[in-house]
Amino acid sequence: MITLAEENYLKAILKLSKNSVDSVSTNAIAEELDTKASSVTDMIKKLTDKQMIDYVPYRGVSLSKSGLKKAVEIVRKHRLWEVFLVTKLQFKWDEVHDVAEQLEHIKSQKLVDALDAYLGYPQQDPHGEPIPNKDGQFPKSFSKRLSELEKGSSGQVVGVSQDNQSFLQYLNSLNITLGTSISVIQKIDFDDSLEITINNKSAHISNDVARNLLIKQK
Amino acid sequence: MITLAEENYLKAILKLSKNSVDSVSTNAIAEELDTKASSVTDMIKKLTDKQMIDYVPYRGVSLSKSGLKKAVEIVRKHRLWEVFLVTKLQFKWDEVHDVAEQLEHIKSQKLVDALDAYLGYPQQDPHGEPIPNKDGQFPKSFSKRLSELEKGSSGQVVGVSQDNQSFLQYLNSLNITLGTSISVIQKIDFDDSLEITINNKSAHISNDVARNLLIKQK
DNA sequence: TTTTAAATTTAGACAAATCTAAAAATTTAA
DNA sequence: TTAAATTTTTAGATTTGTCTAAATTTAAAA
Repeated sequence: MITLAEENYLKAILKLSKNSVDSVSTNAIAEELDTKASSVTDMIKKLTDKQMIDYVPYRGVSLSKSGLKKAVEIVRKHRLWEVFLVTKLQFKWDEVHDVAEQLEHIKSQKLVDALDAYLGYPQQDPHGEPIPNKDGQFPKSFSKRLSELEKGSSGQVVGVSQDNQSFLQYLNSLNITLGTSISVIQKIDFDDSLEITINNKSAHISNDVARNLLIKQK
Repeated sequence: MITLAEENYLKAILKLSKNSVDSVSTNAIAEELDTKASSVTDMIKKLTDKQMIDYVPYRGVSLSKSGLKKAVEIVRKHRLWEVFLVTKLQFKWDEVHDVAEQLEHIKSQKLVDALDAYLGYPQQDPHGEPIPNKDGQFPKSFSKRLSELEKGSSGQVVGVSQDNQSFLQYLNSLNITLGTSISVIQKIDFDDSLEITINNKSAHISNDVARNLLIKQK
């Protein structure tokens, strides 16, 4: 049986694996989970014993087949619960994260499947992140990062690729929410920031922000 | 912050307090939680330090004001989640217990309140048990135990006061479910068993079973 | 290519929750 | 009202997950 702490490590490793192709470092995991490198090393050994990850000392880790499967299951549960909280219980999209962090650890295959059906098999969570299906497959994404759009092009916000509280609150202050129309007016070369319009009102945002806004073009 | 184990102890003490008026013994808690008496003593000390219970060594424990409040909150969450599972996700009433045991530990006041509203402020769970409201107050119960009915009287099943798998499965085999009409034909003195009719078909049940069937009389 | 810096692991410790075995207190019975 | 049985507590150990401090390995810089 897999423990709660182990699940959180697997999830962190999956998340970090998406950024870099190769293996994930001890320090990166420690930072992601706000813990110490030595604690990570300890847990790495446990997960290696359980064959959830592949580990070469000093060289980092990567998810094994069973570890990947488990991690994707947790992501699936997290995102389904987020959909539930927003669509059924009227939570705001920036209020769901902490609760979903708890709900993702509930163990019941029947529950996940029933919840999925009840929600109508959603393909994206309230932040626009794709929801893997029962077999662990992710739907093809149909959105781009705002930072990747050409000057002059436009589209609608369908999600964010980062969901920490302060980022979402910043978006709220800019009046950016799901569905907001955004056009790229100018791309500033030296810092990759953007001049944009938000529902036809102009604004200036950093590349950091633009990189985490998912846009669907017409 | 209260831990998961502590929550389970508080819930067990609340449950046992309902049977006996005075304090709850170490052994009774150990049996309820399927653990050892020495483990119970250890946990009793922790809960006493946190002022969740009152404890006199060798004399047993009782819930303090804050301990009672916390225990009732857990019961409330457990029963609300059971309602959710049955009414929204089409779980059977004998399938909900294990999942609700996990869901009851999710910490979010907003979630509990939103769930309560979403379910229409139910007063009973799928087993007929009363659901305390936001202030911890239980609705007045309007059901009796079948074992307490007079010979000749009748009513409908509105719940059970025990929800272990095998009991619920036994009820299923008797075709007893929520809403089933039952009449008391004869009360057998020497073992307190009952001759009854279930939807007009006669049957014989032990006092053990009758004591755990909640009946609403017309 | 040494030296220095950074990353990682090891060693040893701690808190939470549990256990077994033994001791102490309480209850029951002779 | 003692003796026996039962209940409860204590003592000491174990597992999980974490930590600090020190040692080791790897990477970067002089």
